[in-house]
Amino acid sequence: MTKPRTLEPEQWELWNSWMQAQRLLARELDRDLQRDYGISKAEFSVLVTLQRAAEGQMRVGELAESLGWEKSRVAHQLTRMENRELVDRIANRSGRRIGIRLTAKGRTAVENAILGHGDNIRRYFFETLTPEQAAAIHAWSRQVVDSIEARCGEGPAAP
Amino acid sequence: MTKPRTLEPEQWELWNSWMQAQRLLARELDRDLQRDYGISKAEFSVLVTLQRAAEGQMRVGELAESLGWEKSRVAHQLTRMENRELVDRIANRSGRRIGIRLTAKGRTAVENAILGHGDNIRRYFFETLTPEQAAAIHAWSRQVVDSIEARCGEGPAAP
DNA sequence: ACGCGTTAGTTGTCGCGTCAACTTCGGGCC
DNA sequence: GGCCCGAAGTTGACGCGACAACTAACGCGT
Repeated sequence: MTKPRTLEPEQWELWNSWMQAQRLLARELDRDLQRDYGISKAEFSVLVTLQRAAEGQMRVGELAESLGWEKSRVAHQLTRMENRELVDRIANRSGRRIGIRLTAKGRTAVENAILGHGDNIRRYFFETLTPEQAAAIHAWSRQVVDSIEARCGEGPAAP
Repeated sequence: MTKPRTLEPEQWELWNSWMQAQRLLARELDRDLQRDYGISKAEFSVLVTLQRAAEGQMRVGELAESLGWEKSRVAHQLTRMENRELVDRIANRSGRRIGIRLTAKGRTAVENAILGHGDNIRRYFFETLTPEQAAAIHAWSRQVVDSIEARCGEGPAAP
């Protein structure tokens, strides 16, 4: 009566369904956002964060912190978005890049998208969940995020 | 007293936590798999599916069907895996590519990885869930997958 | 003031995933 | 037989995301 050494078939099935559901859901939301408002999910996240900031501008580091993204990911995303003129890089007199700012185009895009995207998230996600399921997912998500971030954050702490 | 036109802040918070949790969890599993067995999550999925097939070979279309992936995604994945010598392309006499086969290297890799990866999934995922939460997630996932696949499948049906 | 480590930000490279376009094989229809 | 259509498979382009290496400015201590 040894403990089974790997997952039960039904656990694999759950795991695969879950991964698949995530992917299909994200794809669906992304497609709708792209089709209706011409922006991607990643762009939406950046734009909505910038929009909440004073004057639509932030430091890149703040943005990364606020999104929970790595800074290199943010830099790449900003490069793409700058090419599409959704954001502007702010430089000081010496040319040093110092932060990022929403353009008029970016502001318009996010203002248009936010209601529709919220509705899509409601339709595709919240309306398929009971309030208890939603609460359970919320609790679980926070726990996962906290535990992973704790494990990553502990490394450079030892003097 | 109009219905709120967009999500409540707490719903946005839930949504963002959930997306973040998914991403961090997937990254963690991927890192472990890469570090311990030298393969990625996507490679693992392909290898384990091939391994279950007779003689470790399948048609590309079967593989795509069985994984629930689009065929172009499978083709790209197979190209990368062929370069790494985890799989072989099977051709008929006229050179037409007709299917795919596990190499010895690929078989070894998946046999080594399967126990460890299963354990990681258990540790990072199943052990953070109560059985009821797991059941709820399973039911929800299947529902999402079915509803999205149903909507996609309906298009080409009209004559 | 000088140097030097730290931090902010960027860049390159690579794998994953999608979409659209293309090639080629095979089967039916005349 | 010859033609055409649909299915199987591949390719290219592009955006997303991770990691590592790099550069430049800042600040601090002496």
